[in-house]
Amino acid sequence: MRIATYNVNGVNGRLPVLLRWLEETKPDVVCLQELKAPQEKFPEQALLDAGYNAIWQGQKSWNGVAILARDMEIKETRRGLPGEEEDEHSRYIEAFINGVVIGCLYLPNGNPAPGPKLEYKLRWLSRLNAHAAELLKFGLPVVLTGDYNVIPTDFDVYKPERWVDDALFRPEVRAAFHEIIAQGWTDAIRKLYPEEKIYTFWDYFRNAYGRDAGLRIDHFLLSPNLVDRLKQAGVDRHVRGWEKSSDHGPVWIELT
DNA sequence: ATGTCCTCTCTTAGAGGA
Repeated sequence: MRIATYNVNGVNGRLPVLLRWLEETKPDVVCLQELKAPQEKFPEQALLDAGYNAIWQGQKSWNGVAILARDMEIKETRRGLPGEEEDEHSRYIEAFINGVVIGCLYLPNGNPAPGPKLEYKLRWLSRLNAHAAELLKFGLPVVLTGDYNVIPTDFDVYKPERWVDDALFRPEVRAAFHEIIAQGWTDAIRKLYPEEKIYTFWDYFRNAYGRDAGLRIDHFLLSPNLVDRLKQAGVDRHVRGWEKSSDHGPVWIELT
């Protein structure tokens, strides 16, 4: 089973690129972030025509997450992360598909930092920590994937010294991310490629993609019972070079 | 500060977010 995550940066503006990539790589499950579309403007029919069922949580202008699946039933288990009733951002959707719980998340960016946006990001990480722990208790296979907006280590950014004060790289943000990992989750990309420079995001500014000035911020966290089923993983980085591309590239794993 | 791209609106230019 191939599971992919892709921050599309506007699902309607990105539709030709998204459909081209789906046709090219045919993932079984796809988690999308940054739909930037209200609930009623999600391109459901175009995705059905491409062979994908979908569930989604839209929002006007910002955020928005979706899960797509090809030839498999999507049993939605949750939308929205527990722990803050007044949080109206569409940033989490979860489903049970083919025996695996799949959480699709879009973590807050947190900039400018310090400030209220960073505080919201840290609260969100704390809520994710609590929910991740709950998920592990059930003993089911779980994949938590999406745009974490967290650069885990110095090795995951082209020039760490430039990012020290950024909300994607600040010590308290990384610490919160590593606290979640410490529950027993496995960072799938790093598990298979511990030594390789791997990026998932290249800014639109300053020819970042051309210079390979990237960040690794889109992650797959696997529950312990999935680690032996992890066979392959990668970044479809060529997609970032397409016309009208998102600033993220699609990332994927292959489970037996 | 700037660079770029997306979406929305007091819309075809500017603001906000990333």
